[in-house]
Amino acid sequence: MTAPLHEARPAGPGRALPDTQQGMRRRNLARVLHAVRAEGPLSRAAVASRIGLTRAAVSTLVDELIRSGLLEELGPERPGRVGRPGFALALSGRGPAGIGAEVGVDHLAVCAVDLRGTTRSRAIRQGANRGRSPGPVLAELTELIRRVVAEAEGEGLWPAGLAVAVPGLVARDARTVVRAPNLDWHDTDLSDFLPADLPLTVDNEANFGALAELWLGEGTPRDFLHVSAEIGIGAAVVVDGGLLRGTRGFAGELGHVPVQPDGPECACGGRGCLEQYAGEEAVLRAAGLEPDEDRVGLLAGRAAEGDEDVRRALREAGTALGVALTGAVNLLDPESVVLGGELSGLAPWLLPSLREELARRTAGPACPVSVSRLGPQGPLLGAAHSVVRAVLDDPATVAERA
Amino acid sequence: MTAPLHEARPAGPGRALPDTQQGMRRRNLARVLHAVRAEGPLSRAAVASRIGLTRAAVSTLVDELIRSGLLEELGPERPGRVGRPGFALALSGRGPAGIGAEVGVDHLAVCAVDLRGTTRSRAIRQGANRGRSPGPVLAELTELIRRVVAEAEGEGLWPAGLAVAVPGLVARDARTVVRAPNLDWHDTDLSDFLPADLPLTVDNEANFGALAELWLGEGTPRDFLHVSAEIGIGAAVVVDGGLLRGTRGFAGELGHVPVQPDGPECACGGRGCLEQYAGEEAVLRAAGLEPDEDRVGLLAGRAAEGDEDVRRALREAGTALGVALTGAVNLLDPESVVLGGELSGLAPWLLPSLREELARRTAGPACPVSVSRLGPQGPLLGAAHSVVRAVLDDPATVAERA
DNA sequence: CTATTTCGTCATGCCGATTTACAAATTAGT
DNA sequence: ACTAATTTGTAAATCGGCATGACGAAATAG
Repeated sequence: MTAPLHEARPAGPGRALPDTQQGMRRRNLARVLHAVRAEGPLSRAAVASRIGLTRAAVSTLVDELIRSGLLEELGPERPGRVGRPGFALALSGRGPAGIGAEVGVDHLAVCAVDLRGTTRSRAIRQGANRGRSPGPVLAELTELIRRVVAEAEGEGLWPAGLAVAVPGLVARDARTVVRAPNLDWHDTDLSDFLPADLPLTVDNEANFGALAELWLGEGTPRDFLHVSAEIGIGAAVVVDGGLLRGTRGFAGELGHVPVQPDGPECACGGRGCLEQYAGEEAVLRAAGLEPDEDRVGLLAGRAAEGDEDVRRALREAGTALGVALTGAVNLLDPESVVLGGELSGLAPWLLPSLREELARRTAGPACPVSVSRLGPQGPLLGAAHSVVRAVLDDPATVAERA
Repeated sequence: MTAPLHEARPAGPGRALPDTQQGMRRRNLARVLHAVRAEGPLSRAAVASRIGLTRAAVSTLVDELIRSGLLEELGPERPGRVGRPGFALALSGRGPAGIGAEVGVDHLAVCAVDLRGTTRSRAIRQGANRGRSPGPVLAELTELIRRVVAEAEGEGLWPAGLAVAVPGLVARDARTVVRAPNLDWHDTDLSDFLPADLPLTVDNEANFGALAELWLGEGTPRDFLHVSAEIGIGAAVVVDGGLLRGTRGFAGELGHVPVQPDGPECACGGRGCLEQYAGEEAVLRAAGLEPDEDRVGLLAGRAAEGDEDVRRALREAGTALGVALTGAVNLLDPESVVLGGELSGLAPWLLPSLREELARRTAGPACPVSVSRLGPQGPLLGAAHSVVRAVLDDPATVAERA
């Protein structure tokens, strides 16, 4: 009763499932896996002390996980310590694999990640998808998926699920793309176009990018704001190690936060939205450039060359981002803000003015802003890893198939 | 694997506690209590079917809860249905009580709420606290608390905890008031001044107001934004039925969201913060009024009389609120926005322009904005109920004392 | 007045973790 | 080299908690 009484999730009516022994078993299986994942190869005894169960209990859990093909016994440890050495346990490199896919504006990408987090297979196809209808694009994607799955199966893995990152808003059913302006897709149920034999999850590219940052980034906190951008500006809000999705799944629409209430009109009906100042099109226009295919690359190249118009445009975009982020930071009190996705390539020219604006508007120490180490790979990795995490979070569901 | 893979809280490394049978028992005790709370008097069989356990299991759980004084058997049901009638179970009216307290700018209030949610005792003391140091103010509050506790004990209740609502920022330790501008308190650990025999929780008045709305409001969703205001403008973000607190506990600082990036300077260092347009002082100034004690009452009175200056000032404040809320709604995608606390008294004059601004800036249907039925009582009720909820969420912790 | 239905409880069994005990494998000390 | 100490993994017995199935009790339906 000393801790705050109410955290983000009450124990009460939220969890409607009955609490039975099977549930306990399932949760403990997950805890064993997470302990092994988080702290490298571990003996049964080490796992037991980590998660607070007895060695005997862990033994039976480990047996089950080994039978399911989720854990592997590496061999005897060679310790400097006294006592009988244990057998090192590690996540299996031949068990289930997470298949991640990305529909970008000018590329398609697929990869397979094993339980250990290692990328075991990948495929990329360049080519503009802007304005193409979902059918052909997803047929190509399916082709890539089949290739990656086949390669993964060749290495002894089996696909546990497919997660697809798209540059647009996705409904909470995790299937339907409600609006993807860059692709010109609307209300499209992707499950109609993708392999039906794999459990499917579709999500926003920014959300997957944030998850990648959370899971793969070094020292990433459990509460942060992940800002990403293609044409629009997407953000993902991570609260206590999980995504905040919003009622309709549209949370994180940073692009339409008002930055200048009397500014230019926006397609959303508002005025002076962030997108009008820091969106890709706006920045290109402000820099006096024509949109071409690789917009971000173009901007980064010119900025690196010292093009003052481009640099000024990016500075101003950074300032606008700073204003919008001030609002977001005030509202959410995150531990940090991370710039990810395509945006990370422009960070050197955006960051100074962004940080300055944020600091100016903050009493006390400003919220730290950093750049994702993952860069444009974040969404794809996040997608693949989300499948892997789902397995780790509830091994019982996949154990049956193995 | 059909549902979205990752919700706000992963099952994985988040919960560090071992999952043992005792934990299962505790959670099931809570589920019984919540079922009875949510659906009125219920027989053991009805509870069993609600929560998915067997009648036998529920029987033993109920026995334990009755022995602990948390549940009561009301007597035999008189049903129209065939079959032996059950014994109606209800939350005890003579068990633990939640003590809620509120430190307002010009009043102190305390109340006791039983498990059923009924307020069983209350005490209020009017008097300006602005600028008074914490010692004397909290001594007075302690006096009120003692009185309320004594009265509750006279009715067979015993205090399970104390929750105090303050108009300011509270650290995540739920004890320390970091900054309360209206009181001029800074970095004050309230546990130094309050009865040590009661488990203490301190939180922002807006947060408790939001919880009251969540628990006591009719049809309140599990995801909403609760806007409250005294001098500053506080908001509380409710996500999936729980508060979003932020890393430092400062989430919801709507007052310093930039509304006009080039607007007047603010004490926070920024420019054009919402507080400059919709804060109490700003509105009074815009209306051409002098600050006096009952500021909100003054504004409401003048507006009701038809004072055009006041009405205009409130309209403009509503517009500014609309701009700030557009940002918040874009970021969080809540199901609704609720105006609560002192702000609810001014709602008739704020709402039209607020709604208009929000709708103008939103593509598609705008986020609905409503006014809290609880009004200024929200924070106090929320505080008291938070203690009650803590008991309902984990009856095992208090059962020992009973 | 009997058949039927539902409630609450008891005896029994199952499942899962704990406890206790023990053999195996290592290091430390003589 | 040999023993003592320590640690690991597993097996057997125990315990806690829920499920199952059966039963008496108390109501309604006919």
